[in-house]
Amino acid sequence: MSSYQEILQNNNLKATHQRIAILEAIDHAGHIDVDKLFKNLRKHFPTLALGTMYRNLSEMSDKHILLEVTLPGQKVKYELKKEPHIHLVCNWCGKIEDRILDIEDKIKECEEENDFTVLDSNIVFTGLCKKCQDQKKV
Amino acid sequence: MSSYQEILQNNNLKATHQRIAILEAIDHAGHIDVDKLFKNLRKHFPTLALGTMYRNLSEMSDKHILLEVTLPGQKVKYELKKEPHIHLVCNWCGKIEDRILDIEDKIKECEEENDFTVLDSNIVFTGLCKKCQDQKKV
DNA sequence: ACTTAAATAGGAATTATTCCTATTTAAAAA
DNA sequence: TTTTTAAATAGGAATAATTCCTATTTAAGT
Repeated sequence: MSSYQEILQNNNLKATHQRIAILEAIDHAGHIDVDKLFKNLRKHFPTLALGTMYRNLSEMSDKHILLEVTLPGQKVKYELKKEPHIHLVCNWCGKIEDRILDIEDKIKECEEENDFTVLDSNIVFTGLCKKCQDQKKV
Repeated sequence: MSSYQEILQNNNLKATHQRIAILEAIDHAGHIDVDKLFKNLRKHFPTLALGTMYRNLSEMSDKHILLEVTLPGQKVKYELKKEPHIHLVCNWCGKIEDRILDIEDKIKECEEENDFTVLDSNIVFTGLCKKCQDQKKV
């Protein structure tokens, strides 16, 4: 369990207030896009520059501290990189949930059949979450 | 096997030269982003407007004629919607390949464990294609 | 051919992202 | 603790991406 400060320093990045605030805000939100993030941070950090946001989101993604979550027709969202997981996205309420799903067998299958070395995977299932299933029944 | 004209008309879209050219170009390229598509089409279609491109890519995606392929750190790419498939993306040469992979069991598993109704899936494996594996050995 | 609703071209307006540089700051050294 | 310095930031300009507007054109039904 390492602090944001440690995470940054382990990646040769100075632990600036701005970076720590960005990581805190992303961790708190779960998945968040540039605009929402910027508006949230500005409240407590009025001088934060948009360029600083873009630069840091990009740097921290390059260093695998953050992960970009891309969904068709939506702005890129950022999340803290933790254990590998898939995303469940509700078409109705838009909520994004993280779930663990073991897909080692599928990766093996894919590698053997295609002469392809899989290094990473990105899986999104879209559909209806519990709450929205229930509401649509009513 | 239906023509572009039929596909468009079945979706209540007029079969304009522009739309047919866009579909042809995407089909030919496999996966292509707005800029490359526009530059290609302009060669044979000098009056094509960028707004027309954006409008049509968006409309045809809404109608599920096209599919947006989103990969972190890259521009959105478009492909013709055909049978469901996953994407293999080579980290080294960037090539995107389509592959069939049966994941019904994983979807079932995910639905049962999470009270989530899966309607669609989007799977990307990134790694090294055959050609690039070989080249890195040398 | 005629009609008409839909689509386009072209460009303006808006939004998103990157770039530039003087100033500030984190953190290592003294 | 102060000093030093390379790295990072703020602020704004520049560029790129996308959407919007409207007069004109066109697909396709009559």
